[in-house]
Amino acid sequence: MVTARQVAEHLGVSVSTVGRALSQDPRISADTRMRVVAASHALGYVENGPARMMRGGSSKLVGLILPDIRNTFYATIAQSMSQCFDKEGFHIALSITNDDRDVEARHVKDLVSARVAGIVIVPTASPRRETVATLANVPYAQLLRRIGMLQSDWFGIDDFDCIRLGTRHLLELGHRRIAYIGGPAELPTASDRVAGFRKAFADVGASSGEAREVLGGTTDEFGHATVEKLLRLRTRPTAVMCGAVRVTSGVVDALSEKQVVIPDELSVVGFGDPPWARWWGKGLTTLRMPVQEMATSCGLWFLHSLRDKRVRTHEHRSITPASIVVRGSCAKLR
Amino acid sequence: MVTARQVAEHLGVSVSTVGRALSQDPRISADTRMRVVAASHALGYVENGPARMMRGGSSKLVGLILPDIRNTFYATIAQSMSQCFDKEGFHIALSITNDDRDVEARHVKDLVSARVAGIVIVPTASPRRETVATLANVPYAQLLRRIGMLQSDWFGIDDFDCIRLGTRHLLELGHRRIAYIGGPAELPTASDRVAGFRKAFADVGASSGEAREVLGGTTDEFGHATVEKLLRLRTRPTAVMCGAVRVTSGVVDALSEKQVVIPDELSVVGFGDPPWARWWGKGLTTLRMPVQEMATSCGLWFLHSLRDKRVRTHEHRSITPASIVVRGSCAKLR
DNA sequence: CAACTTTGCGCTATCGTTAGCACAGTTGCT
DNA sequence: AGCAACTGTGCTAACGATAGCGCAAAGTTG
Repeated sequence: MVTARQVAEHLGVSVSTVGRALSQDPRISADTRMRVVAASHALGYVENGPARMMRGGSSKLVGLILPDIRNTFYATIAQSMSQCFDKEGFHIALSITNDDRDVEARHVKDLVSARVAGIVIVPTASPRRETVATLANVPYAQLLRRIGMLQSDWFGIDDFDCIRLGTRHLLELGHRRIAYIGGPAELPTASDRVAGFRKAFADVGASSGEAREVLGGTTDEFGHATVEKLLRLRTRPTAVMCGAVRVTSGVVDALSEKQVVIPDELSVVGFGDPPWARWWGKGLTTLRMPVQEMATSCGLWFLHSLRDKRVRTHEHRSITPASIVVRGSCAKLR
Repeated sequence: MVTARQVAEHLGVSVSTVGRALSQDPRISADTRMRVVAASHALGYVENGPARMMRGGSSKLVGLILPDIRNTFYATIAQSMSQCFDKEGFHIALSITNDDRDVEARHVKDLVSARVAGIVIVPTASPRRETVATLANVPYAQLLRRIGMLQSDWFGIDDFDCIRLGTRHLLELGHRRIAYIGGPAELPTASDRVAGFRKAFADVGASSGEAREVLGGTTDEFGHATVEKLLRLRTRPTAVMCGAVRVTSGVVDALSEKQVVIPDELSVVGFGDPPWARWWGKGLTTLRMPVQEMATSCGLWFLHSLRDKRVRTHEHRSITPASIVVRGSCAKLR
């Protein structure tokens, strides 16, 4: 790989001159600059980022830690972040944890060791102590999920209120035997959501005695398996409230497979608003979260806080509200 | 940020000793090693990757350049790559080009400047000269698409044969007035696919006079708009062959919106095999590509070629075949 | 014309880490 | 006992880029 020194020797000038010519230093003659630019282009010189960084410069790399990139939720986050960063010349170091805290710990360490400028993370349910300690070395922001009482910037959706909204919709249609299928209780977002589920019952003064909470996973498989179990019950629920993006896929998959007639036999509210929600049967009623807006505002804020390094006294918190998109998957009960 | 020097001073030893203790150098006493490890842990020391790299070490970062991470095709690639790399301690620097050659050029330059160990790229339709030149500085592999005659490792699907397969299916059902909706002709993959479309007609000795090729985009919007146009034709096609993943979404979206009865009014073959293909109407007949396998074999091969740096005399090429998944979206024409 | 400023460039130290060499102290062998 | 081999550690020189200082030449002012 060609170095600045080689360019300098080729031109018979000093390394400093080459460096200055390429870094828009004003105290260099236009002629010299042109010659240097031409030569470095001809020789295929590409600056050595790590070397510059060592000289006190800052990295243009931001770590982005996500549980799963195939989940459209997270893919959207990656896309939005990328767009934000692109304008400022920042790049993404992508880490996928699969919700494994050990993978998470390793990646956080490696990112800090790579001296990224900062980290944006959707944490696992219960990160290691070590992860939190390492994270403290760099500016970082949390997305969607939050690590316990950890103080940091945070951007998320209103987990509590969105499920409350969906559940209220079902309650207003007369449903009481509602099954909620959501993530494991250890996940802060998941526990907020189930709290919203309960609150919806309380709001209308209804008993949640017939309701059913099935917590445990955020995967398609979990949603699928849970629906199969629910369908085998002697007294089936009249409605299903999905509490996670991929759970929704699994639920729809199982219902399609078992050819359950929606909404006549069962009402469904999906979580997140995938494109196919419009096409599925008579349309899937869903909770829509403006993930893109959330991620973009996180990205912009993060970039801003990287540039403007003064110590802030309190963390930034941003809760994005969700809305319900009513389609054809919920029936009115008489 | 704590440096090895600070750890050394804290213990009253030399920097070398700290370095050796942490890098499993055998010629260091067990006692010293323990003290160093304890101290560096206590002080929160995290090694400086860039600095080590400067000393001749190699980066653990691999650039991954994709057109669009929200496309499940590419998301799957990212996921597979991540899994491959994770085992070997490599990480991903993700770049999203949105099929913009200028963005691509910038990102390639920045990745090389960050001294990534290598680059895996799904190139744009016609990358800049500059991009190709810069790319030559590092080991790299191309995925799915290929830059002109550029010599490099390449992993892709059989673009020609997959569309031929789907088209043959429609031809065998008696369709002749088939519309093919695919990417712009500049895209090598797109032109291969349209060639497969024509070949299918030739294979069965059918005239492609009634067929229609609409080339121009790989987005949902393009698929959507094209279907709307096709539906307005005086003599509608009897079948649509989708030539790109996101085109399929757009096509399905438009057909759902216009409430076209599938397959009675129109037959459809989708490209790629998204989860919702099973749920849409009576099921969407699709072309399935083992993207995960392709990406994994690319990832493994790439890691292998990074480790084993001997100059290879010829590039590695791998074509993954596609298969058709017949569901309920294609009718037999009498 | 002397003194001073400006312009354009070179030299050198430095960032954090590691490999190679040096060296003191210890052990083993004849 | 003398010498070699080994063990554990320190010192120093890089890696590539850049900021600060210095300095010569050219231009400017009184």
